[in-house]
Amino acid sequence: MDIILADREAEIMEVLWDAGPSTVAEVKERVTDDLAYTTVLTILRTLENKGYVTHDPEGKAHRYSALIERNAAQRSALRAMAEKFFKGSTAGLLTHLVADEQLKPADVKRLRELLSKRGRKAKS
Amino acid sequence: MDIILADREAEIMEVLWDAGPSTVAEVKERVTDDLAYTTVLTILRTLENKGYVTHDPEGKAHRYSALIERNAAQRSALRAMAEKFFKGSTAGLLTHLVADEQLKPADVKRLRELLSKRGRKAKS
DNA sequence: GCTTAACTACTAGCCGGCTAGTAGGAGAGC
DNA sequence: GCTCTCCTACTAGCCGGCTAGTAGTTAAGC
Repeated sequence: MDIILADREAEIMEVLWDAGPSTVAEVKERVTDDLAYTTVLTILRTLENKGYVTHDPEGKAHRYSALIERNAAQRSALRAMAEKFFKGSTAGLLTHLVADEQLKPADVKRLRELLSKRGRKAKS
Repeated sequence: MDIILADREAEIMEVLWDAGPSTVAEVKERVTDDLAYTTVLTILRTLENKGYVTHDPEGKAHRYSALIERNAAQRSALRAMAEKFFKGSTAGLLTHLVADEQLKPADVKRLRELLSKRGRKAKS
């Protein structure tokens, strides 16, 4: 599945992932910028049209829940970015990250551990 | 500097980075989709307005050159993506990549080497 | 049952990305 | 010098993201 999220859409998905199923008012509450109630509603409906979100009636309101997982969205986004800037190579993206970005020693350590697991898995 | 490139814009920057300074016709030639000449021109002018590209006259045509480096664009894009999907943490992004993506053993090897260099640099 | 407050539905405007057409200018060949 | 071709400049339409207003509905409280 190819998941494409605009900035605001991603921000609101983030809320649903973090806080779980929420009403419009609850989402509006948690979004950093002070958006109009109707703006939040519109974005949720857009997300629903795209199939990323669904809602169940709750009293007179709707409670919206994520239908896609955060992991899937991250994966899609990274794939798109690799396509756009790294000629489709996820590995190239990784290399850039490790070579060019500032990483804390702790991050380096964690990565090395992850890579060890990887190596073992690859062998088996 | 904050570099934001739409899909087509990125594709055309890619051409300039790969092929060096080019005329509209040359760019059009290298773009995969068969875009109208004027479409390519329009995008180049947009890029110029954004300050990512400049041009020098050459005969009756213009030769466009990139003003920003590929590395810088990649860095900006990754930063934006980390912001959008990983709560601003580049390290989180990296972790996701190493944990979730399919990497060839060769990639794992290369990363481990890069990390070694990193470790040494961090110590010094 | 009537009012009130919260909520949804519908509509709309703005902006930027994408595409491309038309008009006009300038060099090249005869 | 005239024509042809290539090039740029200007303009424009469509679409989707973002924002929000207005109108209408519904549950809740008295």
